[in-house]
Order: sequence, then C-alpha cells, then structure tokens
Amino acid sequence: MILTEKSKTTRQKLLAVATEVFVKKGFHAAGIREICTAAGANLAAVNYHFGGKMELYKAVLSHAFENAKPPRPMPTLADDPSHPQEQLRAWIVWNAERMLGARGHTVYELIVRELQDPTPAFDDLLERSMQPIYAAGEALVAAVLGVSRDHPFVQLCCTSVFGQCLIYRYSRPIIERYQRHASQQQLNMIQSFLHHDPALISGLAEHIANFSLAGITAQAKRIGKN
Amino acid sequence: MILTEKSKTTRQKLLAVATEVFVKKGFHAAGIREICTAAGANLAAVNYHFGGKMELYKAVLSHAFENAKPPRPMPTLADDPSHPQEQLRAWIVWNAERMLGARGHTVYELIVRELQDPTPAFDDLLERSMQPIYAAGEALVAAVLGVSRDHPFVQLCCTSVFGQCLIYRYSRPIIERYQRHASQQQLNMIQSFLHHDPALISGLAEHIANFSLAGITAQAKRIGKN
DNA sequence: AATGGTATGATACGGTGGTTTGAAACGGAC
DNA sequence: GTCCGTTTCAAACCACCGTATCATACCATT
Repeated sequence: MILTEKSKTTRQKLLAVATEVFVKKGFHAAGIREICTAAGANLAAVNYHFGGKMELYKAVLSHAFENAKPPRPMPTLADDPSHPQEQLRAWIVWNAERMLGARGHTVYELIVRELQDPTPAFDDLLERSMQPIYAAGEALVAAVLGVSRDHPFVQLCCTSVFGQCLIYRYSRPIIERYQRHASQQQLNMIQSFLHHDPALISGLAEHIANFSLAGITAQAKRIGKN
Repeated sequence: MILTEKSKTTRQKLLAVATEVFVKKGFHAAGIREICTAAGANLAAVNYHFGGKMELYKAVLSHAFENAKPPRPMPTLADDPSHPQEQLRAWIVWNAERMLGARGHTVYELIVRELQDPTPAFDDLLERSMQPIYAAGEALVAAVLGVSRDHPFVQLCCTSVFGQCLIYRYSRPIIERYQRHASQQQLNMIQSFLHHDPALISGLAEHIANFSLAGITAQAKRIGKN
C-alpha cells in the first residue's frame, strides 16, 4: 500500500484520536464509531487502514511506546558501580518522573488499563516497556541492600517504589473528587498535579526518592543484623 | 414485596455470583446472562429482583461494604496519643493486611475497578469505606511528623503508604505472568500471594510498615532541619 | 481523456447486550 | 378448590458494536 499525503493524515488522525479514546475509556469501552467521527473519518476507515479494532489498538500501543523515548537516559548501576546509593536515587527520580509525567508518556496510561483488563497485546507491551526498567531497579536495590537480585527484600523494595509511582496514575479520579474537601493550599497542589505541572512532578519524584531510600537503607540495616 | 424463602435464596445467589463476576471482569464487561446462568436463575431474574444491572451492582457494593467489617478495630491516634510512632505502625499494618487480605475484603477489588471506570456509585462507596481510614492515617502521620494535618508532607506520606498497598491489588496480572522467569524461591512466594496466604500477607504488611516508618521518620528529620 | 490503484462513503449484516413481555407455576389465605 | 400476589420461565425486542460490502470519488500516470 502506497501512502499518499491524504491517506497519511487520516491515518495519523485516527491514531491520535484512538490513543486519546483508548486511554480515556479502555479498549473494550472505546467504540470505532466514536473514534471515527471524532477523527472526521468514515466508519470503515479503521478497517481499511488498520484491518480491525485490535490492530488499531496494537498500532496505538506501538506508537505510544515509540514516543516514550526518554529525554535523558536511564541511570543504571553500570554508570557508577562504586556509588550504588546515588545511582539508586537517580534511578528512582528518573523512573518516577517518567511515570508521573505527561509529555509523551501515554504508555503508562495504557499499561494501567491493561493491568485490569489484559488484552493479547499485554505481554509484549510489558516486556518491551517495563521489563528493562524494572531489571535496572532490581540491580540497584540489590546492590544497595548488599544481597543477590533474587533476595525477597529486593522484590519487596522495588514493588514499594513502583507502588508509590503508580498510585498517582490510579488515584486521579479520587484526587479530582477530593477537591471539595481540600484547603486552599491543597487545591493548588491538586490543580498542578491534574495539569501535569513539571515542577510539582519533580517534587513528587523527590519525595518518592527520599521516602524510598530511607525505607531501603532501613531494610539494609535489618538484613545486616541477621 | 414479601420475601419468601425461595426468593431469598435466588436473590442471595444472584448477589454472591454477581460479586464474583463484577470483581473479576468489572461492571461493563460483566454480563447478566453470565451471572444468571452461573446462579442457576433465569435471565429475567436480575431485573425482577433488583430492577436492572446498575441496581444489582449497587446492591453488590453495599453488600460488600457491609461484609468488610474489620475483624479487629482500626488503631487510631486516640488509642494512645503519647506513642504516635507505635500507633502509626499498628495502623499501617492493619490497613495493609486489610487491603491485601482475602477474607471478605472484596470491597477493595471493587474500588480498584471503580478507580478506572467510575460509576455513579463511586462517590458514596469511597466516602463510606475509605475516607474514615484515610483520615485516621492522616492524623497519625501528622502526629509523627509533628505538623498539622494539611501540611503537604502528610499527604505525600499517606499516598506513599497507600500506593505500596494498592499495587499488590493492581499488579496481580503482572505477577501471574512473572512466574515464567521466576526462581523456585520466588515461585513459592508468588503462589502464596495469589492464594492469599495469611502468613505472606502479614509479612508484606510488615515490610510496608518497616519501609514506610523509615520513610516517614526520614521526612520528619527533613522537616526538623528547615 | 483514460486508466487503475487508492481512499472514502453510505448501508447492511451478524452477533451480543440489557431490558421487556406475557404466560405459566408456585404458595399461602379464605 | 379458588383466589391473588409472588416468582419463574422462554421468547422476543431493541439498541449498539465491529465488520463486510460495494459503489463512488480521488489522483498520479499514461
């Protein structure tokens, strides 16, 4: 199939709109008709350009994954093996900013959707977008704890870090509803968060890093005692 | 409407089966045909006994909330105001065990579903089942940090605690898929987790408490320095 | 101008989902 | 037994969704 200029734009429009809709409603609840009308395309356009709803969805996932290229490279243990603590901090901040940020990080919205209602595309997406990051974190935590990577504490600590990040994606509906009972100071934070204010996001990432490093070093001491 | 014995049992069967299905598939993906056949009832039974799918769902939520009564009371600051640190630890353990446990805690499965696709029943459910617990945690964290409850750090730390708990509910599909690459030792943990082994759950709760207390006291020192 | 691959359009099909209907079966009251 | 409110049942209804169809419009190439 040769792509002319016109076909390219409708394809892209479809992809862009579909990304939005899939993020907002999930795969099953999203409708072809809704996507097509929003993109100003005909109902048959999805089938023509992608071959079906699932293929469109996979294209959206791939596209989101491509656009999730990090602005700065992920810190790893290999960067500076003699200072694992600092590297772990850098990794946590990097990961948290990535998971909480808005710019081109729609992958996480889609992953969060997949977590609850996995589609056949789940495995591949997870493997490609999360596994390398998780593995790097595991190595760093293991280094700081001074144990091997399959020590139970490593998993526990990594999960604690990811949990603190993920909840900000999950609890968006709660936070929106929470505005009613919030003080003025809290309202400002909530607004900043809902609008993906970069300053607030790096503040949150800093908190998660401080909180987690304290937790992890505490566990390291606990291991040392035994 | 007078409830005879027979109607009661079909109603209850419907409620029980619907709870399972709603937890497993969410509100939209669950089908009343599936629920009715699994309950051994006629297709029209849901509409007759509850008035519709949404009413059935609301009944399930209420029923799950009623059955979520804690086996032991929630620890609060009021129990022992002179030892906030110990009380906070007790609260974290209590909360984590509650959120991770299996026995009669289906509310959380349903809440997690609501987080992604809120139905009109969301506000009420949240207000009744989560708000009191969160408020108690806020008070305890504020006491340990030595600040007022609307200090930003209080929110951040509470969110970190809840995030560590919630992720174990969210990441169940990941953990299931992770079994392939897991070592034997990890496999045992995974199996225990998937089967809601109480011993493992209290182990996880302990970890979350240790991790979080270290994080919170670190933040307390940070506040003290400024 | 004619052509042929490409893109768009209106419409219909099969399937599924929640809901409705009206009749039949039950079960106590008289 | 007869009545009447309650409950069950099979079947149908209606709206919606993803997909398939086929005709039409586009547009570079000849």
